[in-house]
Amino acid sequence: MSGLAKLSGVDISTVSRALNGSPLVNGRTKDHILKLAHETGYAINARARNLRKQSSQTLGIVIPVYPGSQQNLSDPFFLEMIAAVSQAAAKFDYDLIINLPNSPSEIAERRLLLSGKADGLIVIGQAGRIERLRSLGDAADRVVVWGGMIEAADYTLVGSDNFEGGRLVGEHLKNIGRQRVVFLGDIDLPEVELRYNGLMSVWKGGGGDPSVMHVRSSFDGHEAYRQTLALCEGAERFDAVFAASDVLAIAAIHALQSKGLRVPEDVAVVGYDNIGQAAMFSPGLTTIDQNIKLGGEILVNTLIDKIAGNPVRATLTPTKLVIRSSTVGG
Amino acid sequence: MSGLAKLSGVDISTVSRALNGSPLVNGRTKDHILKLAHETGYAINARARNLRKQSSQTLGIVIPVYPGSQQNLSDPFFLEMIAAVSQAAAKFDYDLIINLPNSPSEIAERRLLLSGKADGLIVIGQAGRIERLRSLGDAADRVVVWGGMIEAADYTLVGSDNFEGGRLVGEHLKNIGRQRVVFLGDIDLPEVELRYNGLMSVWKGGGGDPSVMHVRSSFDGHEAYRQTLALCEGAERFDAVFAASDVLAIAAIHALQSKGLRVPEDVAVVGYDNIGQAAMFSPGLTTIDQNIKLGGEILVNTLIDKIAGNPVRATLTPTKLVIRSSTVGG
DNA sequence: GTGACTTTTGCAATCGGTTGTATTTTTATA
DNA sequence: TATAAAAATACAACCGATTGCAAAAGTCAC
Repeated sequence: MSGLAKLSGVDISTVSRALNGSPLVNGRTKDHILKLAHETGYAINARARNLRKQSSQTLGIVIPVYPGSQQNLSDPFFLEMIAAVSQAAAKFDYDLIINLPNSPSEIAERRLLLSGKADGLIVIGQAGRIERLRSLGDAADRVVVWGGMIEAADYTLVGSDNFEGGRLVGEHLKNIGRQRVVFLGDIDLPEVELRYNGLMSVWKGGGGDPSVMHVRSSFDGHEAYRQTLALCEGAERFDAVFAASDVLAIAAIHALQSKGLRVPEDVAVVGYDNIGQAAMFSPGLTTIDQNIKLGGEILVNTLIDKIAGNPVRATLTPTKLVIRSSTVGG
Repeated sequence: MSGLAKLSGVDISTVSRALNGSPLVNGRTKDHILKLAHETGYAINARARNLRKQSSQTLGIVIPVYPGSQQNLSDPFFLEMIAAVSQAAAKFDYDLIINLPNSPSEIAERRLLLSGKADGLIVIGQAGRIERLRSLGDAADRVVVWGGMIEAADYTLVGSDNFEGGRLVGEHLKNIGRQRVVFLGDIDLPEVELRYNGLMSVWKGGGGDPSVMHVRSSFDGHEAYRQTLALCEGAERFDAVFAASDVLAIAAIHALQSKGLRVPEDVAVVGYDNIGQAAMFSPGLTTIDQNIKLGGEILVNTLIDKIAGNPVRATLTPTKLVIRSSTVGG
């Protein structure tokens, strides 16, 4: 910038104002400076600007991927969420720092926020983080969490209506005449519990008999595969599986088919997320669409509002059932 | 930091040295300052430090995902690469800014590097970027590209041995007695062309007859699906498909099955990448493993070497065939 | 041409650390 | 105890922008 000042023969304060479109600078002067900036390929030094302006024009996103556990490492849901958030942030000229913690105990949240590397933070999922979010103190005002709406949360939540998603699946399975549903997922996670409750809201009272069975699985496809195999080998019968994510649903289908069961004739399978490949499988996967793209936009809008000091409330994204051949037709 | 200085009764320069473990400060003084820093929850202001040190301890990663085209938006390969790079960078205390360009023409590379928001840049894939990378001038010294080894590149490349990958697939298909292979992918992309050439190195000369057929498809699963359907409806016969990515392979399998063809009995299918779900499909997917985790580490190590001013050369990651039931067994 | 007012530009402080050099304090040696 | 050497600390410049305020230049009416 001092180089530009020398070239154009004005003070660097004038250069700064010109580059930032201040009305305080004369039109001809501004044009001249802009031309020089373009010719010399000048780029404003973000480090200096960030220090002075006390902001970094950067958001952070924390995603729960623990390499030790292999968990989720390739769940496309996360990539779609990252893409949605990144593109929404770009509209506000924010960059995105991505943090995939190396262990559940790492506290990158704190570091990113308090050091000023990020102006605000988006956290995907609540599992195991509630306490930690509370420990942020004032900085918690610059955090938005993607997750199911739970009462206990005293932080800002954005998410799809997980209960409604579960309910929609329950209704669909009932409509196609299924009798006994396996719910595959870990209901200790708030989001998953809500999906389960939504399912139950339709199915219980159907005679009082235990027509829903919970089979616990993390979001790891391999675990879901093993659990489904074990289920097939057990004595319990069932004609539908509702998995807590598409990745789990795909693993379940694989396991069912390897046991000679047909999908959907013998067992209907429903997933959750509507990842890009859900339509590409055989059979195409019936699933719940959380509208991740819109979710990412709301996350960013909400966070930027919070950073600006505006009060914001929890927000739900639309939730919609997408029916494909894993439940009807072959 | 000035707060800590006041609390501990020393100059801020001493506080700075204490926090950075300089040997210039007395042991007791250092312990005292560290204790105070811990108690008050002090975090070094990254903005000030970055400005002074002329570095941001941040790397950038540019991924070719264009929302308009829907292309690749959910290819798990990218997420696995992001995870690998992020975790490798964390070992050096670098954060990672992720950039998913909104359009092919956007030049985030330039902005991130020249503004100093990132100390170095990792670019995934060469397609359409070669010219742009050249336009970076000096800053090109802080860029590493993931891609196939091509002669024309005058930037630092890291990647798997795409030719060898193609060759391994070719050999495997020959070993299991296949006669006529469809190559599904866009050979205008350097990486894909190398895979194709590897395949051809085994198959041509097999009597001189055209035993390999190229069917063009971008990395978008929907396009691969359509192309495979069209292929089935055409007159050409084939008994194997080698797809340029796992996502394409999955789409192809879907298309083949919807046409009543069995995999692998009627058509063997091979993918590329070995994404996490490749083992979870029915049938499990035979594929080439590029060792993405190691690739991410090499990318980061190489880039940090370059930033430090060390000369570095192109590097190959190990390339390995993973055989599953989409080519042998049912 | 002068005074009042508006527009444009320059000066200098500031953001919060890091680091070279000078200064003070401590330790060791004679 | 005096003196030299070593260790610890303080001082002050610096990184490169932004911005409040003062000063200069320009405009207008009389």
